[in-house]
Amino acid sequence: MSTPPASIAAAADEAAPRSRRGRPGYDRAQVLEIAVRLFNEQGYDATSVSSLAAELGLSKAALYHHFSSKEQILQIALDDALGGLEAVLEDALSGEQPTAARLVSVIQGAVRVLTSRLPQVTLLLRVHGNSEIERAALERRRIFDQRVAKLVAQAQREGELRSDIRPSVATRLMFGMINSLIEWYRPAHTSLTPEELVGDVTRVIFDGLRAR
Amino acid sequence: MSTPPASIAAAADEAAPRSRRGRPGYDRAQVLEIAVRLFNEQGYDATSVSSLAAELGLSKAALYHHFSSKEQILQIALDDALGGLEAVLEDALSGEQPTAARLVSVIQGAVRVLTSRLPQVTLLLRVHGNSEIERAALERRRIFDQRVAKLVAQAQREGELRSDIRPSVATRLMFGMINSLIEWYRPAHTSLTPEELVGDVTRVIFDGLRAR
DNA sequence: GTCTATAACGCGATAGAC
DNA sequence: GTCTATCGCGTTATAGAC
Repeated sequence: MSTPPASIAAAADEAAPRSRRGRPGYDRAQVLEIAVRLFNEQGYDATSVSSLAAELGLSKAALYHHFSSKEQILQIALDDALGGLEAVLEDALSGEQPTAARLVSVIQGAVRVLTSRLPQVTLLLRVHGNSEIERAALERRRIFDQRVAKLVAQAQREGELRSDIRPSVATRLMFGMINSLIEWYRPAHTSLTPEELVGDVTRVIFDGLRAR
Repeated sequence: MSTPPASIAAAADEAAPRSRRGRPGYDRAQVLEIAVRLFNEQGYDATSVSSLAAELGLSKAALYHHFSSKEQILQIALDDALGGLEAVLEDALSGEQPTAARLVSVIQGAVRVLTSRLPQVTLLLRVHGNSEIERAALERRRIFDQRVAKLVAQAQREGELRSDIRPSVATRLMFGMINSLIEWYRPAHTSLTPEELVGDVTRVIFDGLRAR
């Protein structure tokens, strides 16, 4: 966890304090936030630029001051989610560490990215390859999964993980559990903190639900 | 696992062998199968009755011979998925069994329902409450989850499951892993059989990935 | 320098008339 | 069944307000 990468939310948080110049209205980060929320609620395709403009109380044209296209909004949000996950992996793979520790870092980093960038990751996980941008995002996810699966395979060879489950299957089950957080985890509506969740997920993945 | 409940696919399999009478064409089960496939590929809302008719090579009017509405098709598919899951739970709760064994039955039964009715369950898990029917389905899912969570809580009290994780969280993580199967498990495209998967999932949920 | 509005374009899908 | 008018889509040009 060396360099927490920039996110949409972080950019908004940084920009908000310093007084803005020019005509008052939305800045890029604010528009992004609302757009991603709408994409998640209604689906990307089903969300028209008109409805986004209406939600913001803007004209359609005004949106094109902030973005060059509807797809660019999608692209930025997906980049944010994928970039966060990839940074977690890079971080875990760099430096001297036992394989098992690298895997712990990946799992915990992934949960932190999920919880801190819920809207962007939600969008990413719902993408189904309907356009070139979506297919590129799916491909990046595939590569990410493969790299984690390699880590799992190595941990199995080193005797750290059980070997009676294929690395690809173990990786998918693991991320199935992690990714499902987007379906129910709402930091605002629960007393479960992100760090408690990080601990719960790590324990269940490594040691399971059985009492010991 | 006493009475494997009827499913769309099962109905089709049974109907296929025995020679059909009357005018040749699609029967209800075949239409259902194609419709659910389209709903999953394009989304329910985005799939027009016209496009479904086109896919089948039928007129819209012919479709309404099989079904009274587009929503009815959705309803039947969701009922099929929910009915399967609920039957698994009823089965696990009936009879004399330790709580832990009940939980194993629920998990394994759920994986079997997922793998044997992938299209219907996929549809169920993608529903987002956009209509009365979808909201009713979500409510049935919620009740199912709650009943399983009660089972988890009881298993914790009996010392069978670890108690350092809330029952609701444990249940969600568990079903997060199970439900994620719809994202990648394709019986036709892999050498992993459903029963191997049942075993893998059960082991990971109870004992985790760590070597022992 | 930053944000927004009016007006209109080309295009594909869809619905209604025939 | 085919044709066509219409609509809504993402997008653009231009200009004005803070």
